[in-house]
Amino acid sequence: MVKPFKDLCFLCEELSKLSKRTSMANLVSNFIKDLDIEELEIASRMIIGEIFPPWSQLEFDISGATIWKIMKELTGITDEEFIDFFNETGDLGSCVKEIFEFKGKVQTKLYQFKPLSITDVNEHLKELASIIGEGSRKRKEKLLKALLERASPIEAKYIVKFIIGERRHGFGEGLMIESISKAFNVPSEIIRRANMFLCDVGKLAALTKKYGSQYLRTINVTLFHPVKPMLADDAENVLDALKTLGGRAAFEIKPDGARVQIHKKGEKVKIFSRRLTDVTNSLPDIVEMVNRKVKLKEFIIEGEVIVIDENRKPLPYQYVMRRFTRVKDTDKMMEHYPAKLYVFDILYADGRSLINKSYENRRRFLENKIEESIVMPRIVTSDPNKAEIFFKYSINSGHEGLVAKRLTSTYTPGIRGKHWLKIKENPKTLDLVIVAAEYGYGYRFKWLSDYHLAARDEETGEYLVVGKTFTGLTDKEIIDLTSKLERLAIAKRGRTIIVQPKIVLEIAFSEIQKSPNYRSGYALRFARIKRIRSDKTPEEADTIQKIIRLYEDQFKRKGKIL
DNA sequence: CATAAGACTCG
DNA sequence: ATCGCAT
DNA sequence: ATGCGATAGAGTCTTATG
Repeated sequence: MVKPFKDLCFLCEELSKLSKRTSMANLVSNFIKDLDIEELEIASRMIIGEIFPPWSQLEFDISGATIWKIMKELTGITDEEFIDFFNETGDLGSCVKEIFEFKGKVQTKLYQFKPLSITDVNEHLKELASIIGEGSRKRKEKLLKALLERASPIEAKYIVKFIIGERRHGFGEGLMIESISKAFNVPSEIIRRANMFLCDVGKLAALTKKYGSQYLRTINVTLFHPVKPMLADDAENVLDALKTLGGRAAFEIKPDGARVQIHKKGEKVKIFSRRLTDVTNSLPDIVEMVNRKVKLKEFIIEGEVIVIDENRKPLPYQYVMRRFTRVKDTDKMMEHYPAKLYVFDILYADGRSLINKSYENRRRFLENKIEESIVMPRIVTSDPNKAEIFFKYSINSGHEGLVAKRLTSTYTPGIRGKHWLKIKENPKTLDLVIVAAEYGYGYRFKWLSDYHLAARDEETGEYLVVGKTFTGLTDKEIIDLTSKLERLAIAKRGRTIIVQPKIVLEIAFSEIQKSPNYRSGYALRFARIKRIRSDKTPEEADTIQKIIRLYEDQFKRKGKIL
């Protein structure tokens, strides 16, 4: 039976009203129970807002601004009206719905009455995402306009939400697994396990309904089908990590680079990023390296890629990103920013899955088959002092810290368990001044939840922005700060207000970067709020001169390119 | 042809 | 990535 | 204590626009 798309929209509406996880899972479980296989696959993806699996290479490439433009053409709404609608609703999807409802009264022939089915919408979205090449922007807009013209207000709301990736109904992958479990009476642990290899909730639901738990158990790693990477939890220090891991553990270097999963069979090599996108084309030197240094015909290995200078010192993370995002002229990039690979795990070798082997087993296998120069350095110890010395060594070599690993642990894809533990230095902090604030999105749209942080210039007395942050405060603190900031407002620009520089925050960060975007020339990476410094005046805040000093200090450990 | 805006990557 | 909140 | 979803940054490349 063909299910109307409208029903799925109503389901999402219900979900956003609920807060109890179990009742949300029950609702979805009932909805998906009697869908046919094809619709089940599509609907499961839609409900959690992941329309395409991560490696499918299908992308919408459409932003909120484009939606705005299309809405103007479709309804004749003015910019001022649009902003009013947006400010009232707080999210673009609801805003589109309201506009359609309002304008629908004026222009009744705005949408046709042949109802959209779930499959219809999916076909349209797929087509939309596959448009590439010259003039693609125009063709995409035309197609989307046609689709929205057919949609009722509530349908338009969710089409827009899917396209711009705005979910915010509190129902994600984890709850979908619970729902599939309930709907088809299969233990959630089995579904969870299968999901690690499939990385696609749609396929997961379809296979569960079609074949049941016996089949799900047989799913395993497959070449050229990326697996969700196993994740590490945080540990305070090496002692803490040793305690959690049972007194003895492996400690590997943690470089400040990007994670890769490399698959090879015959001549074919593919490199996947942590989010499972195919980055092979950007990293030809890594492809060449594995061809030379891995002595296996078929394999899946995992490692970290960094970029080094002529002294083989790690360059700042910015350069790693340059390599990852570049697809043209990769030859020149290879010369200027040579990449280095550190392999730390092996999941598959010559026809055999290794993920159920222990860490020590996998590591020994890896050391036998891979040239030492690209193997991640590590030690195994039960002595906290030795671990601490290795940690210091890692930091002083320009790396981020260590990852401690339980020797007996198997590879658990997609899970952030207590088997791998990240150990980093305590973050540095700065006291910075709020000079502007933005109203947030979703449930924070009435609160000033994003703060522009500035350092004082000793020479001019001016406050220079060095970053923004939105995280670290509780909801209550955000509400309090909102009213304080509103009283300090000087000017308003859209959803941003400029405020008098009065409030000082203690900000933790991971690194200082050279910024092309800020007038100050510097930006903080991963800025987050530690606490509100009500005891400090803006004059006592840290200065841009101090930030420049800290920036230069970073090169005592890291490599630098002139 | 230069600049600006948009999209997409990552940790 | 980091965080707070729910459980 | 743990899992989950929400929040959204900075940098860089690509496309659109005047």
